[in-house]
This record gives sequence, structure tokens and C-alpha cells, in this order.
Amino acid sequence: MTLSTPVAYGRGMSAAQRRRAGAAAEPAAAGDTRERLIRAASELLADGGPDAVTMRRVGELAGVSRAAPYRHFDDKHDLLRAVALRSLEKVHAEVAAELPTARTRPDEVPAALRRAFHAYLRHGVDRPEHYRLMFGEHLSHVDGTGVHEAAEGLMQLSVDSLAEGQRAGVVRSGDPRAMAILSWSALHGLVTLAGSGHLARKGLQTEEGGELAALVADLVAGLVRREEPAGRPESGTSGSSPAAGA
Amino acid sequence: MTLSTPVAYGRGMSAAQRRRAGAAAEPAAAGDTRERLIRAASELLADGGPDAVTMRRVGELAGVSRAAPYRHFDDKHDLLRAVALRSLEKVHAEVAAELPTARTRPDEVPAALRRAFHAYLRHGVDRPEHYRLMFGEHLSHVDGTGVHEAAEGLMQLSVDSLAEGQRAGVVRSGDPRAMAILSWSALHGLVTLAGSGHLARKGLQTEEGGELAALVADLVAGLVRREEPAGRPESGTSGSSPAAGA
DNA sequence: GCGGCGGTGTTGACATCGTCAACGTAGGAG
DNA sequence: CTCCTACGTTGACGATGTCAACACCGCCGC
Repeated sequence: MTLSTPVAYGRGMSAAQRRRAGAAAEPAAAGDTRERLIRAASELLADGGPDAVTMRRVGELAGVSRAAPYRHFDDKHDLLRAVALRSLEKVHAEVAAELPTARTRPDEVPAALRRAFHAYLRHGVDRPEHYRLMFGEHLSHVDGTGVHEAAEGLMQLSVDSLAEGQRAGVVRSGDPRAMAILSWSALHGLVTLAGSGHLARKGLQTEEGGELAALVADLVAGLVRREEPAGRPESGTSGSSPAAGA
Repeated sequence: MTLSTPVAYGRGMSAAQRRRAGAAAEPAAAGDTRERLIRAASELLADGGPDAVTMRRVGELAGVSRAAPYRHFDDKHDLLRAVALRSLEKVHAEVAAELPTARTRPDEVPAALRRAFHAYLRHGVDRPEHYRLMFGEHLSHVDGTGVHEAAEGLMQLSVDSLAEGQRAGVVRSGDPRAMAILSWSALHGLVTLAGSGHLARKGLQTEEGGELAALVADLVAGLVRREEPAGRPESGTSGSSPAAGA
């Protein structure tokens, strides 16, 4: 496929104007181009997969020329790293918003954990390309500057809430870090499996009731101390006994 | 880096002769070049990561020209798919060799599961690039022809042994498929985490005693019915209670 | 005021890559 | 013998990541 649209980079362009227009409010104007580059790369990634993310296209979508990104990022990897960090912050926020805290009533902890795990799963399944970017290829591979730390912070969320749950007496005893690693691992695996089509994917469409939801319920059930207060309808597929991972 | 070795493609070659020779019995000599191409790609992948796998280099390493691979594979993806399938077969064999069967004595089931899980982990950690190829990017992404099925077969191994363990009364009850999915997910996550450097990696050097080994022990402990017959020394890091996932 | 300077952006160019088309050859089928 | 098919080779094309060279613009010290 040959791209037929040459795209007018003309100096006139609208970049400058656009900057002026929406600049005022936020960190908008400062590093405006940089911001647009990240967003462009992110969009291309989501729409067309990793192969669609091309420095030229990123520049084009951001309204600059093909070499402009190199004024803001060392490298293509560097740009992708920025995208990954953006995504990690987002997941972090989404998960943290659901996680039980010291103020959560103890009997609501299991439900909170389910919601948090579910948020993680949903994020991974809804944005598979970003997920792969974060935890797949480039992260460990080349560099991890910042990404490692961000991922670490993400896991720390689990560690903290599990410890919290133990203090409240609703999470069973054990090294919370080991439990967090295993449960995060399981979530990670579920995202991968689901994204690969190995799992029925429909399970995630509604908040509850799907196959994935059932597996998450199993996972949580393995973490809590006894029986959860049955706040939810039967969780479909899964077996009867508490099944899942520390 | 400019490659300076032009490689002598001599017309003589031996491919045709070799084909005639072993054609009858197996796929042994048949597709000699094809075989070398796969191995070359595999080697390049292991040594230099995905970016090092280039059709030109693959051809060169296999002793043919840059376009020769296209006589055996549709595509670069097609070649990589063949490599992935090769790896999957290998993991399958390694895991299957350790997995408990109907002939395994019930009290040895936990140890067998530990060994099998460990074999999976070791494979993933030792050949990170191949692992990523199998379960990372290209699998779900573009095509999964054959790869999906192979991965499915891999998981079926777990399902079967869990069911077997249930029949022998040493694995707790529950839907074996759900348990297999969660435990495989956890393993997958552990491989990813370990390969990303999020985990201390040293744990895998010796068969037992490392952090990863401890996590595997936790995982298995969550699957078995009661207490395992304490065949192993204390497993370091992990908490006291059965921790891990179905 | 002004001269320089760093930040930002642009185009030109290069090596490399995946891939196709055209061509050559060698051995088996007719 | 001839033709066909399988296999391999080189030439070429478009696309890509990246660097070098150049242009603009706003800000600093003089």
C-alpha cells in the first residue's frame, strides 16, 4: 500500500495557531508538540498495532515533520517509553481508585479487590496494544528507565492493600509481597490469555457474570479469609471451592 | 555495521541430493533448507532479540540468499510462526515429561507439579525472546494459525493432570479448567515478571531455594488438598499458609 | 539596539529492511 | 529429448529510522 497523501507540512500549517488557541488552560502549551507526539503515537498504536507506529506517521498526525520527534525524544524507543509510562500512570490511577484502603469497611474488601482486579483486566483487554507495550516487548528488552519503577509502584498497590486487608482481618496471612506477586501474575496471565483469544472474550463485556469475572472472583476468593458475604450472584464457570492465587 | 562476508552461494549445493536421500523415511532431509532457515531465525532471535531477525541475516546464516526464505515461507511472520511452533513443541515436551500421570504415586503429585511448573518457568526465563514470540506479540496479533492450537494443547496438559490429581484425591476439587487457567496465568505472569527484572532473577539458578521456586511452591500448595508430605526443605520467602492460585 | 545562542522545526540523504519480479538451473515426468 | 516444477539468485522498489545541514524565533548580555 502506497500512501498517496503527501500531507502539506507547509510552514504555514496550523501548528502555531493551534498552539495559541488551546494553550492557555493546562500544561497544554508548554511542551505542546511533545504532548501531541505522545498522543499521536498512542493513537496509532491503539488503532493499528505496533507496526503502525512510525516516526513519520507520528509526526504527521501531530502536525509536524518526520524528524521533529527527534527534538523531543532520543529515539523511537524513547517515544514509546513515554507512551508506556503514560499508560502505566493511567492503569495505576484506575486500579488505585478501586483498591480497598484503611477506610474501607472490612466486609467490603473482597468486593473492592474484585473491582480493582477487574479494572486491571479491563484495561489490559480494552487496550491490548498498550498493555503489550507496557509489559511485553520493549519494557524489559532494551531499557526500562522509569517503566520498571512505575510497574513496581503498580504492584506495590497490591502489596499495600493486602497488608491492609490482613490488618483488618479479612485477608489471610502470608507474605503480602508473595501474595501480590502471584495474584498480579495471574492477572497478567489472564490478560494475555484473554487478549490472545484463548479465553472467551465476551466475559468482560458486562461487569459481572462472564468467564473472566468468574476467574477474578476465584482469585479473590483465594485471598480472603473465609467466605465472602455473597454480595454477588453466582459466578458462573468456576468450581465451588476457593480456587485462586496468593 | 556493514556485513563484509558475502557468503558463497555456489550453485552446486547439496539440497537436492539430500532431499532424494532421506525423503522416504521422515521429513528428515526433506526441506533441509527450510530446517536451516528455522534454526537460523531461532538462533538470531535468541542472540539478538527480535530486531536481529532479519530475512537477509536469516538467509545468510542459513547459507542462502536473502530471498530464498520466500521459497519456504510466505512471509516473515510465517517464518516466525514456524519458530514459535518449534518452541511450543519443546516446552510442551519438557512440561509433559514432568507432569504427574495416572502412574504417579499420589503423594508424589505435588512434587511432580512443582517440577512441571518449574520446567515451564525455566524455559521461559532461559529463552526470553522465544517466550515472548510465543505468547507476546505476533501470536494473537496477526495470525495464530497453529500457534493457538499448540498453546491450547499446552494448557490441556495442566487440565489433564489436575483432573488426574483430583481422581487420586490429592488435588482439591473445583473446575480443573478454571484451575488450570489460573495457574497457567500465574506462571505466565511469573515468567514475564522475572524476565522483566521485576523479580530477583537468581532464584532460578538452582532448582530449589530461590524466590521463584518459593512462589511455585506456593502455587502448588494452593492446588493440593492438604499439606504436602514435606518432601522439600523450607521454601524461603513465601508465607506460611497455602498461598497460590487455582 | 544588537549579536549570538539554544530550542524547535524543516528538508535531503543514507543504510537497511521486507518483498516482488525476472531470471537461471537441475532433476523428474511425459 | 523436452517441459515442468522446485529451488535459488540478483535487481529493484517503497518504506523506515536516523543523522546532518539549514532556517526561524525569542531571549540573553552587552
